[in-house]
Amino acid sequence: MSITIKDVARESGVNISTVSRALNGSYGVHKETREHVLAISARLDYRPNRFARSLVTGRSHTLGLIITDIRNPYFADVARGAEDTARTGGCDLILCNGDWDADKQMGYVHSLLGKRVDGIIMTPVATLKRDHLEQLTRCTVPIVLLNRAAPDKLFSTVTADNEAGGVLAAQYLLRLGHRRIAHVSGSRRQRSMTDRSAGFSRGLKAARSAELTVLHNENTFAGGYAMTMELLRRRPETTAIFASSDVLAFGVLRAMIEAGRKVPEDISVLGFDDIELAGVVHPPLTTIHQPKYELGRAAAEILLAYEGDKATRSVEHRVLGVKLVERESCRKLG
Amino acid sequence: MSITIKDVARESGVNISTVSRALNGSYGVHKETREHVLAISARLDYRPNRFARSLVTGRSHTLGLIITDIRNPYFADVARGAEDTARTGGCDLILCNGDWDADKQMGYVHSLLGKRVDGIIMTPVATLKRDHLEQLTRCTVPIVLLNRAAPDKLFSTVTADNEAGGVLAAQYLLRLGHRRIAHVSGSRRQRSMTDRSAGFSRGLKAARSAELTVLHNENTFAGGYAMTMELLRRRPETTAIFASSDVLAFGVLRAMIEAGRKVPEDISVLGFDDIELAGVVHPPLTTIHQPKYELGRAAAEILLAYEGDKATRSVEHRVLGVKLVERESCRKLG
DNA sequence: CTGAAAGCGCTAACAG
DNA sequence: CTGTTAGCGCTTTCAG
Repeated sequence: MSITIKDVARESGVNISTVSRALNGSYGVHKETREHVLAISARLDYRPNRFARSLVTGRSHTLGLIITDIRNPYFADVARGAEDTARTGGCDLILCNGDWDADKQMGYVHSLLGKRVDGIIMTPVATLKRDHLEQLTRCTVPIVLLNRAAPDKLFSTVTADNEAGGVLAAQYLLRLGHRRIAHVSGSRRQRSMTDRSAGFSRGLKAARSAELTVLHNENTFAGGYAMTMELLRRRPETTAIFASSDVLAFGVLRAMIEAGRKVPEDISVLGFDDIELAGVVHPPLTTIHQPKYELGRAAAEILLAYEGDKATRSVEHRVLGVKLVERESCRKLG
Repeated sequence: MSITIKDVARESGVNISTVSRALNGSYGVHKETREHVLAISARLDYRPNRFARSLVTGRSHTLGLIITDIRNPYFADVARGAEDTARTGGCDLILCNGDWDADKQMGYVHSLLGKRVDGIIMTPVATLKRDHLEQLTRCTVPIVLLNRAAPDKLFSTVTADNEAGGVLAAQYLLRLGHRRIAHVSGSRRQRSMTDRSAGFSRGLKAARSAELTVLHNENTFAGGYAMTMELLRRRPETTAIFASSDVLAFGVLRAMIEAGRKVPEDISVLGFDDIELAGVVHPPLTTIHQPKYELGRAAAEILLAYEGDKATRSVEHRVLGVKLVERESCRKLG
C-alpha cells in the first residue's frame, strides 16, 4: 500500500486535516507548520490519492475526448490542442476512438460518465440518432460538440467556419480566372462537408459564367482518386478542382499524375484543412486552412470555464475562422 | 448529485451490499433478486461511482500513455493500438504529450501516479537522466518503455527490431545493384535511430565495394531536405539513399524534385516506418515497415497482464519484426 | 442467500 | 491556527 495522508500527519506530528490544508494551500496554517508538513511529505514522496479527493469534491479533473480515429491527422491536431489546454487547467484527457460507430461513441460516453469526468468533447457521428442525443441531453456533465454547426440549445459547439471556407475557395478560383470548375466532396450526410459545398456553390454564383460539376464519394484518398478519374472522363475541359478535404485532394493529385495531367499547369487543385502534409506533397497544396489545434483548445476552454462556476452553465457556440493558404497547386488562367 | 447505490438499494428493497454483489456478478445472489436489482438500476440509469470503487479496490482501470507528440503519425498509430487494447481490457487511456522534454515527461509520470493509474506506457526521451530513471524505478506502478532497446532489468520494454530493419535496407539496396550509397539519419542520441544506422552499416559490409556516406540532422522533413541538399553537393555520384524515417525520406524526395533529380530514375530512396502517407507521396515510397499499432498493443497487453496477477510482475521484453514494403521509389541499377 | 458494519483516503464544516 | 468528526459511494468481511 502506498503512503497516505495519515503517514504524513503522524510523521510531522500534526493532524491529517492540517496536512490537507497545508497541501491544498488554504489559508489558516502557520507558515512554519506548513513548511514542515511540506518537507515531510516531500521526503516521504507522498502523493495524495486523487480518488479519495474526487470522492469528496465530486470533481475528477479529467476530461474525455471522443473522436473517430486519432490516426486521422486532423484529430491528432485537435487532440493536441485539447490536451494542452486541459493540462493547463489541471485536467487529464482520456482518449476515445469512436470510429464512426454511434453505439461505440455512446459506450464511451457512458464509460466516461462512470468515471465522473468533468466534461466531454465529442465529434458526434452523423448516424447518432435522436434517441442517442436525448441520452446526451440527460447527462449531468457538460458536453461540447465539435464540428456540428447546428447551434443546439442543449450543447455547446465548436466548429470551423466551413461555409465561409467554401466561399473563400470559390472567390479564389474565380479570381484566378477559372470558370469550368469541379467540386469533389465527401459524404452528403456530414455537416462539415455539406457546409463547405454550400459555401462554394454560393461563392460561385457571383460569376454567372461559371460552370460547376459536383461529385460525392467517401472522404478518403481513394475517394478523391475515383472521383477525379470519373471527372476526367466526363468533364475533361475542367480547369480547377476544389476538394472538400486535403485527403481528397491528395487522391486528386495522384489521379492527375496517372492521367498525365500536370498540376497546376493543366489543372488547378484546391484543398481544405491544411493538414501538415499539404505542404509536403508535390506540388505543395494550396488549401483552406482550418484551425484544428485551436478547435480542440476552444472546446477544452469551454469545459474548463464550466468548472469555475457550475451554476452559470450557459451554452456557448464558437465558430473559428478559416483562411486561404497559397502554395503551388493553383495557377492563374490564361 | 447523481444517483448512488443507496438509491438503488432503497428502490429495490434490499441492502446496498446485495446491490453491489448483484452488479458485480459475484456469486451468492438469488437469481430473482439479481434480476430485480438489475432492472431497477437500469431504470434509474444508475452509474456506479468509479472513484468510490477504486478507493477500496485500489485499481483505477486506467492506463497512462506518455509520448512526445500525438501529431506525429507514428505515435498516433501507437496510441490507437494502445487505446484499443486498453479498452478491450476494460481500461481507459490518458494521453500525455511529453514533447521531448524530460521534465515534462516526469511531471506526467507524477500526475499519473497521483491518479493511481494501473500502468504507464512511455517513450522515454534520451535526455532522461539517471536521476529520472531512478525515480521511475521507485514507482509502484508498472511501466513499459517504448522504443528503448536496452533490455533493462527494471522495466519491460517493447520495440521494433530497428537493427534488423537497417540490415534489411542494406541488403535490398545491394540486391538492386547500388554501391554508392548514402544514409541520412536523425539524432545520434536516439536509440531507435542509431540502431537502424548500425544495422545498415553492418548490412553493407557484406559488399566490399560499397561506399557509404552518413549524415545526421534532426529527424524532420526539413532535416531530410537539408541533408539531401548537402549530399548532392558533396556526393553527386550517389545512386541510393536510405533515410532513417519516412519523414526524413519526404524531405529527401522534396529536395530531389527541386534539384531536378528524378526518383527512382536518377536516384533511389528508401524510408523507414511506413507511415500512411508513404504510399501517397510521389513516387510512392519504398520503406521498411514498422508495426506501430502492434507496438502500442503489445505495451498495453503487458500492462493488462500485470493486472491479472500483481504478484508475478516479471519484466518482459518484446521485439517486434519489421519488413520491407516495396513501392516505387527504388529501382534496379544498370 | 442477505444484512450490518467497517473502512478505503481525503475534504470540509465545526469546535476549540 | 489546529484538532475532531462526519461523511463521499463503494466493496468486503463477518454474522445471521
